[in-house]
Amino acid sequence: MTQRKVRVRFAPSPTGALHIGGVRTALYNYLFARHHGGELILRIEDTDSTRFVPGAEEYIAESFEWLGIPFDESPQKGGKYGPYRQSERRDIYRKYAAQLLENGKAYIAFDTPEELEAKRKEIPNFQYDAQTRGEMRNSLSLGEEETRRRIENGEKYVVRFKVEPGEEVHVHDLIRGDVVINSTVLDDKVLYKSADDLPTYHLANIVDDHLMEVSHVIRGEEWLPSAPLHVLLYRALGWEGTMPEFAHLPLLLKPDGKGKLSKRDGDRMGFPVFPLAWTDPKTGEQSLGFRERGYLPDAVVNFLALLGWNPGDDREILSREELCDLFDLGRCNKSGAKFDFKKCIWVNHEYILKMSNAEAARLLAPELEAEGIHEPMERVERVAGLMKGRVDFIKELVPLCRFFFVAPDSYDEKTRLKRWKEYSARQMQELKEVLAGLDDFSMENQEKAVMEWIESKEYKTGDVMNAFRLALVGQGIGPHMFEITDVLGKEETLARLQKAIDTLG
RNA sequence: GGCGUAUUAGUCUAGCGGUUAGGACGUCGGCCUCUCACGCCGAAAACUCGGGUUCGAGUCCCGGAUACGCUACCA
Repeated sequence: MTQRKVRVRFAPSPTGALHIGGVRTALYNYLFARHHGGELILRIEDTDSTRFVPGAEEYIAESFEWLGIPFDESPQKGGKYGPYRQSERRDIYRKYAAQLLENGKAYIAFDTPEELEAKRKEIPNFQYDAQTRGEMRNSLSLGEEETRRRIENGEKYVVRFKVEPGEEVHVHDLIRGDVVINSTVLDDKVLYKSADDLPTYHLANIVDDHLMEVSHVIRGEEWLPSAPLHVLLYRALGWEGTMPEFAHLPLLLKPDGKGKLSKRDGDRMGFPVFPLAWTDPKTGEQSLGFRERGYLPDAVVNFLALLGWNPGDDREILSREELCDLFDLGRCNKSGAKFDFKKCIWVNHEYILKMSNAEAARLLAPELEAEGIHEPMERVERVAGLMKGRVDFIKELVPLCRFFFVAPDSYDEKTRLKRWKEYSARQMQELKEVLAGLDDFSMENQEKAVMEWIESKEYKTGDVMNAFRLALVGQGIGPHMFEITDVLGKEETLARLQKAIDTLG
């Protein structure tokens, strides 16, 4: 589509934890960049000094590190288009605000926030625009002389964009097609704030995207209404020729009810909405994260990629490479998607299923350690291989696998009632003798000997195995019995059998 | 209120004028089996409503409804 080098950016505000919707926006930028062999930039949009939250930028960086989404340029990494924090680019914005003022594309306004608020209260649909700016206190209504006098007196002012009314402004959106808005409904947006001597999003965004040679702006749908303003700004600055292409992504909605997905929904329904756990430095409020909950980063990425995009066929489990290869903005949905966390859990399950035993063991080992279970890696790997398919999260494996490492100290009552018959102790005694007599304790050999014994005595396999299971596991769960004995070894198997005979009688 | 965007099962979605409207999650049922899972098989379940255009509309056009977003010296 463009001959220009693909350069995209994710531009969050450091106002708290990174919302999962923001993660998805970043992911789409990443996939788009990778698909086109382009570059991905992280830019911190900290132009609202009042909402700045310490630690938020670090949180964002750590989140993407965990997710495996690397940036080619960022505040941490640097790059030749820096600085990548807008608060460090004041002089740049000031220069362009001045240029706009000079060209008559913008003007100075002295109205205070309080005055504006009063005005809005007084007039229901008040908008600062071509129709009303004549009655307001600005350089257009006051004249050059008076404006200069006020500035010299130290009066605070903002710079407003002068929107010319009556024009159809077209925004070509890669996802939505042609979006048209009449400039009359646009207001004279503040471009440069007096409060903290910083530009607003609109100015900073356009200036940075231009200077950083951004080729495609891929962002949330909440920006669609101001996209025409941005087009006008590119024009006013004389940059229309290299204006980036736009793509506005649909929003992520709450799983039930209506509206944007919020942290509250996560808390209420027990799923995370942030990649990492986060504690608000002001309120001390804690939120859980996908990472801490036990989600695998690749699973989260896979799930998020499919929330608003699909490869065009029925595939749902896609590797990072496939995602990058297949991703296409043209296949993005136009409407918002409710966050289906049950499906996200399923994706995680699929990733665990797909994962190698060694990888599962690597993740399981620390969880076991935390429970005081220290085992050699090969044993953990063996157990992980046997058990991993049964869970949605690796940490759920700990209680399920415990019996492999620690002999049961009690027997599940319900299982005992159902599986331990009056003759079970006698059968287990015989079984113990059969197993004790084996020199070769391999799975195959055990199974052969035990099945022969069962047949010769005309016992019921289910009876024997279920009692055997209760003796070794303590409950009616787990893999095939000889898988279990193979892991436990002869000595431990016999000891557990004896203990069950003694205690269950 | 104004402006914008959207609308296929409970949810995520395929569909781009002619299909028994496909897949997945979840739900329910079955199979497998020494248990519990996993897995496999199957079932129920959808085109927001009106008007057009057309031989024919989920698909194109217009209108309504609903939802969401924006409407700050926030991003």
